[in-house]
Amino acid sequence: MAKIIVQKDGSKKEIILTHAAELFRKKGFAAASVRELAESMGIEAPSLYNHIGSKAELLQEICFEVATDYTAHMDEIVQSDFSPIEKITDIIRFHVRKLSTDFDKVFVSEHEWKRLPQTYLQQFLAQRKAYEKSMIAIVQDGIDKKIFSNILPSIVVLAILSAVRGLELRQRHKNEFSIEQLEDTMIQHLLHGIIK
Amino acid sequence: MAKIIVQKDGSKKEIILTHAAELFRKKGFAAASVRELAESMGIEAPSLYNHIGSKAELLQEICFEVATDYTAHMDEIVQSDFSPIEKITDIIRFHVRKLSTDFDKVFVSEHEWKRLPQTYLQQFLAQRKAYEKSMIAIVQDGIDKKIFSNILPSIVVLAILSAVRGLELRQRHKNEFSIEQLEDTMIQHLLHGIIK
DNA sequence: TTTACTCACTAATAATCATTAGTTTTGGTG
DNA sequence: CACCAAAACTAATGATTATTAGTGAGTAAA
Repeated sequence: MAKIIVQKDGSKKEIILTHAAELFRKKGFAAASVRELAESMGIEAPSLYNHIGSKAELLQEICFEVATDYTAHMDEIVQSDFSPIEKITDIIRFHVRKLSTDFDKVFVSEHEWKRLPQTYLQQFLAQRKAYEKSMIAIVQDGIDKKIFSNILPSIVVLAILSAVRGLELRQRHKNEFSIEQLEDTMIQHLLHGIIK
Repeated sequence: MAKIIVQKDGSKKEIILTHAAELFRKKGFAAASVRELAESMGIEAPSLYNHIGSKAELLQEICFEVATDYTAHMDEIVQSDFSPIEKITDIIRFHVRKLSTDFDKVFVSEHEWKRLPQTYLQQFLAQRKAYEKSMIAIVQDGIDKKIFSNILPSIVVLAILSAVRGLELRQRHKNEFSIEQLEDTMIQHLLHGIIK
């Protein structure tokens, strides 16, 4: 009943979240057990409840930490006076870099958000939808300014976001290409296409 | 006593697979229970075992049915005398259409293959890798023939496949755009980019 | 030393899981 | 109608799950 509140420092919680993200990525949220998570940190499962409220809470914190990062970046971009091309370029670079630095958490946020409890799920989806909406507005602006071709903005945004997220598969061959190579190739492709 | 309803064109196993695909998509393989699957067909859980070997077997059959379809199509493309542009175009169209017609199965194959038992997992990954390899060869051919820009083929293939797969998210607004619109927009974008 | 607090432990609970065994019902065919 | 196989049922098993309760070891300040 009485749950121990984590101190303001939060470093211990952060360690748990890191371990949780890795486990959830490998096994999936549903198949990952609290016992296994505890074991990965050298303690027993019930001991973990001195630091966390529930298993679901961990997922929620991972998903919203990632979502908040993306949203914050998008806010910056929207308020900037970059051109549509620069804005899209910046978004792509941010995604590639974020995926490289916070791989487990981004992966979990991307794959397991469906398992969020009802109330948080709605909030998550709202945040996500707002993000896409902002990006669609950027593409539409580019079309209006005759910079971009006149194609369906919502589909274009979906394609760009999906393409960038797909890089997570490339994690396997992490050292094959540098982050800069990944960024540049994605930008080249998604902005200019592949036909000469 | 409830019974599984069999329609003319589909066998009993096929009906089970259809229901399983939908359930696995909605809840994820690990979180989906056999009881729930049985219930969706109006029977008790143990009764299902008159028709299936195990829960894992269902996942395996879904994943390999999809993988085999994609592989078969790739074989056709490779043996054709289409140009690289035509080949890539055809592949994109096939993906979009396959996703539209077999949404649940494609989704499950894409998201839950990690939960396949060891031996099948290796086979699945091998098939997938071979598919990507064929597609990379097509892009490389286009580069060699000076049709495509000189960019990293493996990243391009990853981007295209990810972008196309990402359309599954669009399922929500199924009726917003026609399949043709989806195909054409994706092809336009992924081949020619978005910059005028 | 006393006090208070953190955090680990063991033990237990109640639920749910996939699956097996054994039995009964059903629908079709002779 | 009688028979048989397909396919449904109930009941049970054993494993695993997240989580709670209650306890004690360690630590730091008073």
